[in-house]
Amino acid sequence: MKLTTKGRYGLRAVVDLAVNTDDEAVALSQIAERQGISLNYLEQLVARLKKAGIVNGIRGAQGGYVLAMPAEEISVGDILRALEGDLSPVDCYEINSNDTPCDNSDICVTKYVWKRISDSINDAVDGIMLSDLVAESRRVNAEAGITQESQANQTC
Amino acid sequence: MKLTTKGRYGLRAVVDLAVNTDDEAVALSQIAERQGISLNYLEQLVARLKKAGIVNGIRGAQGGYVLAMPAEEISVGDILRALEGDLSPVDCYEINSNDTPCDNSDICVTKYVWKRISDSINDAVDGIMLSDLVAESRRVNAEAGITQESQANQTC
DNA sequence: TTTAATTCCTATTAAATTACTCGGTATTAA
DNA sequence: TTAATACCGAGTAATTTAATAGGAATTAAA
Repeated sequence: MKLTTKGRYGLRAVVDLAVNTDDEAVALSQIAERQGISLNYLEQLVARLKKAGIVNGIRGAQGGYVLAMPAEEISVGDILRALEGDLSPVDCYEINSNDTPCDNSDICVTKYVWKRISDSINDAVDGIMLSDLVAESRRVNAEAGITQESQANQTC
Repeated sequence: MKLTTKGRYGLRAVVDLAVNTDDEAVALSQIAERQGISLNYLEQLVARLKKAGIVNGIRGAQGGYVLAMPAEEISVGDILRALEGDLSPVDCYEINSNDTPCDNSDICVTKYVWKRISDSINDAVDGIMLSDLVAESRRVNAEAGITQESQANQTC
């Protein structure tokens, strides 16, 4: 029941991008350095975000990535689902229609549990917008003294 | 962000135990057969439930397991946490006090996200009691014709 | 008193997943 | 032309999961 590094690193990367954007594209190498994430691995994470329409890539020198939408319109749920796949606790047809149907659906009792968990997770993450995290980030950084430190080696 | 088979099989096993109990202890071999779970593996799952005080084991011939408390007093959260460990999406000291503290806690923004997810999951599962699932199980089995079929090979 | 049924315990292993690394190609501003 | 960047796919090491296996301890019943 844990998120993988895809979700953890990836959300941090998007917040970093949103915070450090200034009309120009942000190079992944900068995000990788600030966040202490390997560039090669970060590329793979950002590829998922791009595919989901959350960021746009700009190729060539001085290129980088930009948000595809205003931060107010991107939910944490959008970001985490792009990175992790569905946030349901089980692969169950009744919950995620992409899964294969289940023989025992009619007498399955636990599916009610999985549905409640799934809905509560999705409601929670869809209620937080990227802009909320950007605002919070600016606030805590101001308090901490504006030093743009590396966040390497953090556990979450 | 998926439960493991520990949580999935284990919850089914507890519901099976609660449904099929009749003053006498229920042998794991019966639960294993009805639920299509390997006996050896089920033993490991039930050991966790016993350690958490959810079931009691009765040794010897005609032995088996019984609920340690009335089903009304056992929440699905108790069961899943016993089987899976904490249900938080990250290993984070701010959320699970058993984890090691984090250097970047003061400037960490994503921890608010993880906390919201964690709380919503725990609220959801703590709001469902084992007795609710037992009642639901009796209802759907009655509708399906009271045939106590095996639930083997179900995906969740 | 023996036997069979059961919980209880620990070690080992196969499979799957995760978390990367590596090496390249394509594109574009300077 | 060069350097900086996104983009792409293959391979690999480490970790975790999902079991399997085998036996010891306990106890009701024959």
